[in-house]
Amino acid sequence: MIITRGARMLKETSIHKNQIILQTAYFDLKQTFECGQCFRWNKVGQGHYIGLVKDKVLEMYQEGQEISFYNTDEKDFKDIWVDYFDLNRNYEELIEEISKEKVMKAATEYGKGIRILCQDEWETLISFIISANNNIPRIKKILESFSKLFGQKISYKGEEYYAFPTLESLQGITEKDLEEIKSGYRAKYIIDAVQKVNEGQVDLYNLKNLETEEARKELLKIKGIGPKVADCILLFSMRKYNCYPIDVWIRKITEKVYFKRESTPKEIQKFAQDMWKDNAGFAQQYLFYYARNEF
DNA sequence: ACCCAGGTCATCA
DNA sequence: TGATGACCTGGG
Repeated sequence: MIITRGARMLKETSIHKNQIILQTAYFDLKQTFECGQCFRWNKVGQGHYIGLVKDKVLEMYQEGQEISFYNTDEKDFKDIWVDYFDLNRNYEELIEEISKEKVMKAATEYGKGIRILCQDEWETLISFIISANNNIPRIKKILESFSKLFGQKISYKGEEYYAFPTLESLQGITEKDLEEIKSGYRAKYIIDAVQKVNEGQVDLYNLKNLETEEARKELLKIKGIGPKVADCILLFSMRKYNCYPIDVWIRKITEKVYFKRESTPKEIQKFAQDMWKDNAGFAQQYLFYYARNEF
């Protein structure tokens, strides 16, 4: 059965009673889940992950080029997972296109199994507000307790999981309500985001239809969202692949490799646009993963 | 005790 | 516009 258009990407997809198997190159669970774009996937074993997406618990297992989906069905695969995992994109072609020189060649070779997920806008917005000046274990911890506090409970294999809190469920919350998640000074940013999105000052779910610059300007209205966080939201939840989020790592490696001198975020952004055009976001992810693990 | 973590905000020139 | 500190919290 052919579920997706990317025939070269998805060599074969087979449906079983409670397992969907995907035969594919250019998809590595470890690389995809541990490259810093998402925070609610947890490793439970070698090549084995459990994650929360929307109101679902998805369990995945990879052995070589074979990836199995558990606790889901064909309908959700077509309606949700193809989109979420960007399965219709030909990553072989993409990598070929952006690997214009030695370093990007090395980076794409190193992280060729990375896929940029298409995550929920609201969850991504809050996640990256929390990510600012923070470390990954603590970001995950905060998001976990935030979900436990306000999210819907889901049971799976005798364990309890919590979906990410919906906007509606957060209406009217105060800084005090957030004390127990220990998000520190970011609590007031979360409150501001809840208010501005709920009141429609920021039309979050329409931003993907705007030009990148327009959408970024809207996101910057929310306290706690600066250029870097805005670009992460645009890239990881709205398919704005021309974004090149600039954090300390990307700044360092871009300067070292391409500038060979100090530079400014503005210069780096222009460079990335000229170099990789609408694929700048992919280039950023490969570089980031490469830089963090190899430098 | 001190430093750092995928930045952002407030303040001041 | 552009530069400079402060900043919750928890782990090393």
